[in-house]
Amino acid sequence: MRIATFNCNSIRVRLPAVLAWLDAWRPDLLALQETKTPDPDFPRREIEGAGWRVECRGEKSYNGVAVISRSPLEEVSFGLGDDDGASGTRLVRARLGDLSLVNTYVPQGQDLASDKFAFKLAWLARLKDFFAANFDLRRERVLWTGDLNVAPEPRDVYDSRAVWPHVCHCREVIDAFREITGLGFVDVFRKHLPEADVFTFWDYRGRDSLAKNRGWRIDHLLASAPLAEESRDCRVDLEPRRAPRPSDHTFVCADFSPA
DNA sequence: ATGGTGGACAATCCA
Repeated sequence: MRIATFNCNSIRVRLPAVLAWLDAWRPDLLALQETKTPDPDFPRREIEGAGWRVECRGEKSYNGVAVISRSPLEEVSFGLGDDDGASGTRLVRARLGDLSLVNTYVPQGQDLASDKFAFKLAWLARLKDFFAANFDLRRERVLWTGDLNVAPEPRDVYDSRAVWPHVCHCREVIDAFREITGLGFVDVFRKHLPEADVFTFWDYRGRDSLAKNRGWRIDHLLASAPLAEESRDCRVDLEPRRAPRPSDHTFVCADFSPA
């Protein structure tokens, strides 16, 4: 079972890269964030024409999540369920066999002093309630993935001291993140890649941030214990960095199989 | 160094 996540920063711009990657890696599930596309404009026909299933919910310009799969998904739903659908373009939940997937685009937060940062912390608290209410992480196979906009440890940022405190790397957001992982999530990436300086995002705005490896690890694959026991590998796929129109995020890929 | 670049969309918002 191959599962990956990718903040595509516009599915319409990144469609060629996504199609090429799907053809090369043949995942069972691909979680996308920041599709930035209303559903009628999502390039569904192109993806389905290549043999994949698409579940998506987007809006104009901002946000948007999708799941691409080889087999049909069951029990697909959008949003946290506590806000009349306003969070529907930031969270998609689905089931494939006995695996539950939760793909989130966590609010970035903009600035520590902004209302958006308070919204981010509240959103993470609501997400904790969502997991607590919907899953038994000790028993079920659950994967929480997506652009979580949290770099939880110093080794998850190119220079922790230089950026601290940042909306993605500060005490409040790390505590909110740990509240959720404390429910019973294992960091699949760190299980397989303990070394520092392996990142999933390099800010477009930094001068040569890619060349200087001034990166962040904010795209995650977090598995409940029963699922984490089945993880065999996790890797970052640098392909989007080399695409004709480079992305600032990478694919993050994991492989699961029962013992 | 409060910039820088990219995406969506048409003057700025967001990351």
